[in-house]
Amino acid sequence: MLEVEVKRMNEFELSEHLLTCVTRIRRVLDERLKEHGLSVARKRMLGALTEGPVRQAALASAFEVAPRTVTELVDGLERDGFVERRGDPQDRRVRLVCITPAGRRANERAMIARAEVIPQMFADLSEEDRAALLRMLVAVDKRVASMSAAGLGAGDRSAVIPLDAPFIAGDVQR
Amino acid sequence: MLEVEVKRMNEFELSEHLLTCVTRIRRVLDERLKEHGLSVARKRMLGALTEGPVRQAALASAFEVAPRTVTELVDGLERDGFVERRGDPQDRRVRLVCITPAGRRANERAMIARAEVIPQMFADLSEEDRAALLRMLVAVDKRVASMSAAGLGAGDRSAVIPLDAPFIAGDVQR
DNA sequence: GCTAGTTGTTGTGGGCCCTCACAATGAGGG
DNA sequence: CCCTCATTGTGAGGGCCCACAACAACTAGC
Repeated sequence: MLEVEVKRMNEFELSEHLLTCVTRIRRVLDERLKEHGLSVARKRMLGALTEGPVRQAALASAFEVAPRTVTELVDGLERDGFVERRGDPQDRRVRLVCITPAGRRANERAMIARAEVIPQMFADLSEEDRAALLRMLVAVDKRVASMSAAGLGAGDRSAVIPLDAPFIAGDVQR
Repeated sequence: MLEVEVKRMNEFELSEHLLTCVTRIRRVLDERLKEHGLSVARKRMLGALTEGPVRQAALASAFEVAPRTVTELVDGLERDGFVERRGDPQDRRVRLVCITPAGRRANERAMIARAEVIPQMFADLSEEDRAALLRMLVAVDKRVASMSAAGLGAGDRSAVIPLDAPFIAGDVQR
């Protein structure tokens, strides 16, 4: 094991760890949210709707998923009574997605469940570690974003919201 | 923006960044591997087979996916001629998965493609950063692993290989 | 031998995500 | 007015992942 080999392998090991670690995080989160009829993706959608009706295209670009994926998620949320679709009188192509009271309650339960789980995950990291981790993620993300062909659905219809934007609060243009 | 609020939000922001960043990484990787008829999951399977036949249950526990997922992946790889299934004379329940010459070539092409992409992703991180990132991932992962109900398919029949194990080389028991 | 439990794999059904193709609507130029 | 062009959302089809249930084969105990 030469020094050079170790250095070369480091990035691969890192990426592999990143993938598996995040897979596990996602699993735990989904597991907890499942009790409230949600999932990571569904809760994200719901969170973005708490401040008012949103069009599906805005959800798609905000969360960087294909429009088709939003259709699917909203279908499920509508079926479970968490959201409603309403036509927009101004633009009849648009169907505005609105959260229902039941959806609002589910979202709050999900936020509580998440708050019980996420701090635990990072409990062994110091304040400096977390800051460093965030900084590194931003650096990596910047590189990765420049590498992708960035198709995502039916052409790049929408400006991609940068990762720095606060996804949590659901700061989505309507 | 009080100090307390910043601290509380930090973990949530961190987890959100982690998920989106890794999603993007996976997208770029899949995009590059697609040219060679592979994907992240398929390449992982193929990599584990380069040193000899493996049973599907071993693949499932090595990569922490459900046995059903392995069936699906192997189905696809077999359809594309990258692997073959052979019965095990010793244990006729078992179907050993073997890599074909075509599969070996695809795996090598995939490794080259990956080597062209992954170092670029971490190019802005110093050697110390990478070491710190790895350390943090292990710490987080330890916590996360202890939080999961750990179902994963048909009961916990198999010992889970720890994350420290070298997934890259495909160090799987046969 | 024969039954009971365990292990390995696959069928079914579902969730999340993608791309491609297309209908419907709205906006602008002839 | 009509005809193109862009935008919004969806249907079809595929990949990866899961849980649950069924089935085949091995193993242990009687």
